[in-house]
Amino acid sequence: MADDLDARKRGILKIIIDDYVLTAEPVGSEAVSTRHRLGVSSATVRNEMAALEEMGYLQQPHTSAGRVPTEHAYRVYVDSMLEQEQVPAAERTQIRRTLVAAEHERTIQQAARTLASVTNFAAVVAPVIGSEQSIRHLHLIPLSPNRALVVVVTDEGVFEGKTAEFKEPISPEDLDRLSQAISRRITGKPVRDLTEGKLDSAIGDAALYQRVVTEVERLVRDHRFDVSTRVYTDGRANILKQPEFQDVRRAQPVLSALEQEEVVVEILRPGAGGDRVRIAIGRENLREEMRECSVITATYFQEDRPAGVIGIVGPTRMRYGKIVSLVSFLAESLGEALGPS
Amino acid sequence: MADDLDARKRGILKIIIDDYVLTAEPVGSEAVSTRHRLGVSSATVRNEMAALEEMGYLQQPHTSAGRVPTEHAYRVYVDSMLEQEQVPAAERTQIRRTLVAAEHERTIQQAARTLASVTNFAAVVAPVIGSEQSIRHLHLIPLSPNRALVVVVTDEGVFEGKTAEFKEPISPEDLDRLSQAISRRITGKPVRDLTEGKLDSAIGDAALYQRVVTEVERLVRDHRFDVSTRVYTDGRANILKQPEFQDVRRAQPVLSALEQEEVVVEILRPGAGGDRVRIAIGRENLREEMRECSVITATYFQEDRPAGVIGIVGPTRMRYGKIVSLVSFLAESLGEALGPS
DNA sequence: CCTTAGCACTCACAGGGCTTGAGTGCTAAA
DNA sequence: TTTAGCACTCAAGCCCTGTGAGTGCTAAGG
Repeated sequence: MADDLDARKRGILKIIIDDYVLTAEPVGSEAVSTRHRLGVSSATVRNEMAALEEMGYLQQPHTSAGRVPTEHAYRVYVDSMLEQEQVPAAERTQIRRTLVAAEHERTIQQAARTLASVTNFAAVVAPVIGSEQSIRHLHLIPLSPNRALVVVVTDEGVFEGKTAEFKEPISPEDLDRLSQAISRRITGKPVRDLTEGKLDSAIGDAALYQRVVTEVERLVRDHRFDVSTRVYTDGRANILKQPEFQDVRRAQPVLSALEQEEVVVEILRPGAGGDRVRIAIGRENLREEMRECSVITATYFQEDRPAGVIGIVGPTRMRYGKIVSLVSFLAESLGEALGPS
Repeated sequence: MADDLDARKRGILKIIIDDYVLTAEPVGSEAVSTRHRLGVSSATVRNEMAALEEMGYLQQPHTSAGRVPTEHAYRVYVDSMLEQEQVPAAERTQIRRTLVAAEHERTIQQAARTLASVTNFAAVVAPVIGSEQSIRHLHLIPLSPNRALVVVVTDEGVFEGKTAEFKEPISPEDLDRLSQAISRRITGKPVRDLTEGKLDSAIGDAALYQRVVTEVERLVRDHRFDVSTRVYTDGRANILKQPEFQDVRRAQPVLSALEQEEVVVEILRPGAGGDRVRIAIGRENLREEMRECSVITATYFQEDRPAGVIGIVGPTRMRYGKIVSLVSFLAESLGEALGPS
């Protein structure tokens, strides 16, 4: 398994992957040697392929079939053979056109839709990775004597409405004053800082309304949670177009998994390590159901701050070069479309 | 096609449907006559079945196979042979347990999840059918000098946040005053009444802010639209478990359709006629993609007012009796779980 | 020592022919 | 009107075979 791939082996491996990714058919030595001017005969290729199999880069579905890349092969491919493709200008403008200025949420959804349609995979967008954002306003809007709607506005324009129930009725006027008191104190604080204690002291002099502190804190905490898990998906049904998922029993678990928000979040969050574009191949995705899928995600930015992650889920057999560039481009475009918050 | 079904034909048709629904296999005359004490021989049944086919209630996948009910047969079955099943007590309590008091949206989602899991079909919930609700508050929350968040609270507790962009900056104070002015005027009005004209006069004396009227009106209109289209879905992948959708090419269009909110809304809205439970079989669903599906929905109530629709989408071949009772029960439970608004 | 031609071998897959069996339609008798 | 009987149909399963892509190995050639 050591990565002692000489140039020729690498070349052959790349050819096999490129071919397989296009055709979804096992590729044989003959095809490699003739269809690509390699200067060596199929017999030689055969030997090399046997070696590559030995090393864990290829596998045979059955004797007398061609060979198919392993996850390991895709990993190497992605790490060291990826040639960044450019998204053609025509496609670029077309994509941008779908992301015309609209309301925040709609724009995000549209980005998912577009990404799904250009890649023919399932697309996913998860706004806001962490809870770095800071609070701008907090409003309490009276619903009924003892219920209020909590609206939190953060500097990334993301907000959440929650219903708060109070044990005792509060008059709209009191609520309004409370609302302003809290708002004044917490404005500018990062969401993550808002523990109950902080909140307590934030509205210390509004002790009159002490009884709602806990409620509000709980809501803000829930909000924080919400923010990090709300995801938008589109084109899940696309995976049924992929040859590897023609068998319903193979597709069903994947589709089920993609329907659960928790799962999607888990898939999108791996590492969260610095890279702008991340690629998780097959079993690298911790979720068992995703073992036959690859996930490619890119972080998108709003005013130079990471504002979320956009990506796709498809079969491990995919045109990594092209897809990476598309996902990248969509992250970029989405960031632009969202504009300053 | 006239509904001149004598008792025996009805009996036979019912047996066939019940059988087919369970096995998903065409049912033959022999099976009908023996497995159910009918007192007539298979030959007689055969004649009747031929007649039923003639009348459009049955069809043969091919000669020498049993027969399969047509949509028309299901319609008759549902209209006049449905025996209301009771959801067993054990299941009832189990279902109720999943709907413990939680935040509004979460409860709805949970209801969809539960319904999907008990029926093994795709479940759908669409809060609020019409736009009967009236407005309680409208708030404009400043985001930046020329952007504001519009929050509308209706008497059903449903609200929507939208970002409004203004051509010229407005100070937070002005916005606040505008907000209150508008709010005062439109409170109590039904959402549907809020045309631009009405809004115009509503803030007539706030002509100073005339320039935002159009914006706000657009937003309220959008809001109205939004309210009627936000839907929650779960268990879409379940349809892949159904034998009729083992062929991916059959399943793909359905799953794609269910992924588009507009389509789901369209499917849920047929008639909207008085019935609490509605059943749309096959082509009765206007959407071409749904021609092989049935949709069963029930209205759920909050404080005696219709608060939304919950239902399932499955193959036309389904245990209507059981499913109807489950959907019904979930509508009921959801109403209870949501409690007074 | 690497490369390559040659060759025997393997095995999925497609097609043809056969059998099986469930189910039908028709007819003639009860 | 019902029913037994019978010939007929046709999908589905099975076995067989041929085909062809692809392999591994060996031995000769650079």
